[in-house]
Amino acid sequence: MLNLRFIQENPQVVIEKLKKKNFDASSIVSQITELSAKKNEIQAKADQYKSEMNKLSKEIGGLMRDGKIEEANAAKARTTELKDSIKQLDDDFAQIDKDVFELQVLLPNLPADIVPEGRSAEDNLIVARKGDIPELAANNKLPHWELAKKYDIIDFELGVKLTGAGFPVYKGKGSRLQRALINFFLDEAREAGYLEIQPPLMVNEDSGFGTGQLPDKEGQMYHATADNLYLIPTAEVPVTNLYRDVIVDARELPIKNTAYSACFRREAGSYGKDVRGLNRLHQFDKVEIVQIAHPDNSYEILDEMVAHVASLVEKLELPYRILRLCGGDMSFTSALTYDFEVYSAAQEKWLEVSSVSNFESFQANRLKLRYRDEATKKPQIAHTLNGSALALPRIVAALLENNQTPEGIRIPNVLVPYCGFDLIN
RNA sequence: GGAGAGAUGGGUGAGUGGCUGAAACCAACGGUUUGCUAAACCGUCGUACGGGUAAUUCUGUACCGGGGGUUCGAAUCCCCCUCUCUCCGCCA
Repeated sequence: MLNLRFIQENPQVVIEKLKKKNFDASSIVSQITELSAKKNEIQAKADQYKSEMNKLSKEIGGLMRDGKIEEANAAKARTTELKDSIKQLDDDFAQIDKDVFELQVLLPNLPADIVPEGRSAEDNLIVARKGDIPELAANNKLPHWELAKKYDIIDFELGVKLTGAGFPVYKGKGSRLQRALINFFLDEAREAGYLEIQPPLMVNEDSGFGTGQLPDKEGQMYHATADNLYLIPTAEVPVTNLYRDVIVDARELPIKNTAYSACFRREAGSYGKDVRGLNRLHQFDKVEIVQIAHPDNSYEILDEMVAHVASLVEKLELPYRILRLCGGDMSFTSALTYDFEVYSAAQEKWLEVSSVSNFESFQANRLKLRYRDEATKKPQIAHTLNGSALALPRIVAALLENNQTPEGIRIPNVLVPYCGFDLIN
C-alpha cells in the first residue's frame, strides 16, 4: 500500500511510474487527492467542534461543583447542538476514510527506476547466466516424473489417493533429499547471518492482510473456515508479520530472518499448463529469507540477497539465469524483483526457483512496520525484502534430470553430507 | 468440550465518571559521578491524523483489545464481539 501523504504530494509521480506496470492510475489518484482534501477539511471542522465541546464539558463540571445549576444547564443546551454536528462530521469522515483506503489498496507498488519496460515474461531482462547446460544422451533423457517413478522416490499417484493432485508423496532417498536440501539451505542462510525462525503454518486474517494476501488473493490460500485460519502460501507471511505493528530501533537494522516451511497454494485457475510432476504443486517446501531494512540501503541488501541465492544454485551445480522482471511481469507489491531460473535438461526449459524482491515501504506501510530514525527520533516506515532460498520442487526436478546417468542420479557434492548418499539408484 | 478470570503505554501494574494521555516501578536512551565495571543521582521516554512555521518548535483531535450505547463529560457504567490466561476433561 502506497503512503497516502506521498500520493497526495506526488500524484504525477505515482501516475507516471505506474505506467511502467501498465497501470493507468490517473483516475484513482485524482479521486484519492480529491477525497483526501475533503477528508482534511472535515477533520479540521470536526476537531474544532470537539475542542469546543471538550472545553464546555470541563466548564460544566466546574459549574456543577460550584452549585451553579442554571448556568450548567445553559451550557448543556449548547453542547447538544455541537453533538449533532460532530456526529454528522464523524460519519462523513469515516465514510471518506474508508473510500480513500479502498482506492489506496488498488494502487500497485511503484517500480524502481531500473525496472525494464515490458508487458510479459518475454520482456524480462536476463542480467546473468551461469553454468553449462548438460548434454543428455538420447537414452538418458527422462523427465523427472519418470525418474521419480523409475527410482521410486516420489509417488504422485499415492498423493492423489491421499489428498489430490499436487500433493506428492516422497519416499526413501526422495524423502531424504528433501530433508537434505532444507537443511543445506537453512545452514547456508544461518552462515549468511540470518536468524532461523520456525513459524506457524497457519495464520489469522490480520496476518494475511499484513502481507497483502488478503483480501485480494483470498482464493489462492487454503482456508480452514471452522477457525478462520489460512494455510500459509509462503513463510514470508508469518515471518514478515512478526514485525507487524512494531517500531524497531534503527540500530537493529537490517533484521535478517530465515525460515523453512511447507507452503500451501490452491493455484486456482492455473490448471493445464506446466503442471506435470514437480513443476507446480499445492504443497511444497521452501526456505525463505526475509530482511527488514533501512530505506537508505535496501537496494544494496537486495543485491546481497540475490548474491546469496546465486551462491546456493552454484553450489548445487545447476545452470541458472537471473532475470530482472519487467514492469508488466512484476507482482503487485514489488518495486524490483529478480527471478532465478534453473535449466531442467530433460524438459528442456527454464524453471523458476526463486524470486527475490524489494518491496520498499509498500508492505511495511500496511504492516505498520517502522524504525525509529536516529536523528529525528521519529518513526519511519521501514523497507521489507524477501526471497526464496530456495523453493525445493523445481530444484529437485532439475537435479534429477540434469544429473541422470546410466548408473543412477548423481547427488551434487555439497549435498552428499546432508543426504548420506551420493547416488540415487 | 465444561467452569472461571482477564485485556491499560516497550514490560510489570495503579486507576470505578471530570483535576487521567494516563500513577509508580522496571527496561531503554542522554547526562553527572567513576581508574574500569557496577551502583547512585538528574533528565528524556506513546502513536496516528490534522493546522500554523523556513525550521527546532508550537497547537487541535483521536486512541486504555474491537464495535456500539448511556452522559454535558467514559480507561472507568451498559450491551455485543474477539482474543488471552487458569482449572477440569481429552490428547501428541
